[in-house]
Amino acid sequence: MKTNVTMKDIAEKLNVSSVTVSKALNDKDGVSDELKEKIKSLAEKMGYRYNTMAKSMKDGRSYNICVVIPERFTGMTQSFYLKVYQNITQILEERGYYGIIHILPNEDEDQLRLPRIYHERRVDGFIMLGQPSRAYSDLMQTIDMPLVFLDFYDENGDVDAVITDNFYGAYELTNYLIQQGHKDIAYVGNLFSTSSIQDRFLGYYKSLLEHKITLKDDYVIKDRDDRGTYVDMEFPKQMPTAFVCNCDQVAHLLMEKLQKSGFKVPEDCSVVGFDNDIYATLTSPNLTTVEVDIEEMAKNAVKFICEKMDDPNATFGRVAVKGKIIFRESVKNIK
Amino acid sequence: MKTNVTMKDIAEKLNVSSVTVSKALNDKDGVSDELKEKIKSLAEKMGYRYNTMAKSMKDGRSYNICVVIPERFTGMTQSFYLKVYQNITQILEERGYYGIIHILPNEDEDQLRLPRIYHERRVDGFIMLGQPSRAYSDLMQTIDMPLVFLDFYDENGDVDAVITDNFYGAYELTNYLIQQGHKDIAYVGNLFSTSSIQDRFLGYYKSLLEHKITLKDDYVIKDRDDRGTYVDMEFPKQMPTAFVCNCDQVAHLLMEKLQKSGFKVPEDCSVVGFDNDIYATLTSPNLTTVEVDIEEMAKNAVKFICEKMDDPNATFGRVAVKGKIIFRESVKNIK
DNA sequence: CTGAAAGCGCTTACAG
DNA sequence: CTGAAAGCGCTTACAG
Repeated sequence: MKTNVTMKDIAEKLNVSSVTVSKALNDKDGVSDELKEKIKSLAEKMGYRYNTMAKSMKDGRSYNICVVIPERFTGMTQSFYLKVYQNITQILEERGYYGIIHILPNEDEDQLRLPRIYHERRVDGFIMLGQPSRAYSDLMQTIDMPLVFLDFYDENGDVDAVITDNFYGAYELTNYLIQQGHKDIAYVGNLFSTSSIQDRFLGYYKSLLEHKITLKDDYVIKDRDDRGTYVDMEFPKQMPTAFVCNCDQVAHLLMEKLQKSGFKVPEDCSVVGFDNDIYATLTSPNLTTVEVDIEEMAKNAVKFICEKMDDPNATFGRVAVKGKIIFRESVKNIK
Repeated sequence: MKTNVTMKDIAEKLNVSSVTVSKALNDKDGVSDELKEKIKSLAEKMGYRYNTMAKSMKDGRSYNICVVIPERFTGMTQSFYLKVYQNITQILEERGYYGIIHILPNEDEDQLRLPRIYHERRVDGFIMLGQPSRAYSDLMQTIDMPLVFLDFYDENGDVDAVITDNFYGAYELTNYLIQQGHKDIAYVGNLFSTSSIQDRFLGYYKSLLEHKITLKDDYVIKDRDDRGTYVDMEFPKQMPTAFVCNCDQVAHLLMEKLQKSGFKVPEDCSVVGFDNDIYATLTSPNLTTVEVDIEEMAKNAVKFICEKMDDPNATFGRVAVKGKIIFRESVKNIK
């Protein structure tokens, strides 16, 4: 099998022009069905493989979309982001695009270095998956390419973003806890770390407000510093009966700490998480949590980026995709 | 900022030819230093970005290496493989290449469908990360492209492979258990699932042989079916004092089962794992395990694939990279 | 229905 | 030190 079969090779064998071969292989008009079949089967026989690079050169597109994930998220919720990426590539594939993952090293983020892939024109657009530093997010916005934020949004910028409906997710979860008789409910998360954590907090807070429950100062428990590194959590003096955690991993950490301190879940304290990721079923009892609709999020992100490639002025704003509560065993009815 | 600045644009502004611009930007001989500097700074000012595709077309290389990971591994040890991928891209980058991850869907694996990326000539070589089905691995070998297996090898084929030294890792770990006074040591893993699991078993077995300890039939405990799906593990009638698990995740599952059945680790049973991945520190007590030298493995895989691109006949055979035992709290000295 | 010509942005080999 | 010519493999727009 020759390594480099081109359209021209096929054309010569059949005594036609390479234009005709191109048309046939791309199922375009202007070739008789008979000839088309002949060309296709010969291409197959000769082991012809389409050269995307040539097409790319022609129309100035790489047909690649870069999915950028800050390095520090790969340790944290790697299973989640990898799944998101998987969904993205699948959907991109339907549109003839390819998804390329780029793990953004902490150093590059600090130094404000854009991915080499950008400087080399290997991609047509960026999906930023997971919130980078403010400066880096600003930098991304100076790029003359379609950009979509996924799973976070930027407070000031007007970048199109697809996010989980963090606010309502946490709101509904907290409502559920209150229905189960809980009144002393703490929130676990650093409010200044990411927009998701902040919005989940606000949903929790809205639920408290609606039920006329006062938010106590020490009922917001810090789980990490502003860069995202976990810190030891401090229990409030008066223990709550339930904890709303900003994510499943933190719920997992919290449950470990509770159990080490002699508290039983859910007998003494109920715990809920967010994400329904690997940590949700790694804890025992398994976590009641919010399942993020990954497929829907990926679909939206891909749709936005593709439409922006065709029309650079297209904007979509902030789209929140609804999640769904998964009921498990980490909550006790204390009525 | 114009979106599409080419070498020609730069050349025209400076009244030179694009050949000169090309030479200058690539730091080649044949341009005066003065002109070179002028060109470089103008390129910077005009926001010039190199068009890799054009170069690719010229010399028939995409400068992409595809890292293929079977889908079922992404759930299992995702953290590990993502780290490996990260290392690979970093090292590839030093050589001017880019690493593209491709998660191989189960369906494509069954249907023996090669990645689209291959048919579209978007890559110059493949690193297969994680063992696919036998048929798929055979299929990969029919491809006219450099191929390196990473973290597994094929029994029959003669594909170059970089693996952890599973055999000696498990051997040394088992020796350690025996030094701590253990004699009733079970192995946890399906011997027919992957070559790693098999080799780790053999290392364990060698240690038993050397210490004249008989291998009992029911001391090999099945953890998954042949496709890799976990099954409920069955304890042997007479409980061992120690378990050698084929990986940390399985050690984690085992410890959960032990603790549910009322056994304490390490008081009643010692447990060791392999990989030193996220699960090693997710268990309590933390696992004594073998840390895989990811960087060294990635380095080798990249070196092999690059040299094979330059010389398709280059072969390297099977290279086993030594790991290192990490001592934690899951083993008790029972002497 | 079929094909000759031109071009995408770069590089190589050669001439001056 | 500098550049004109040709070519990588395809597609588009046009002519027949």
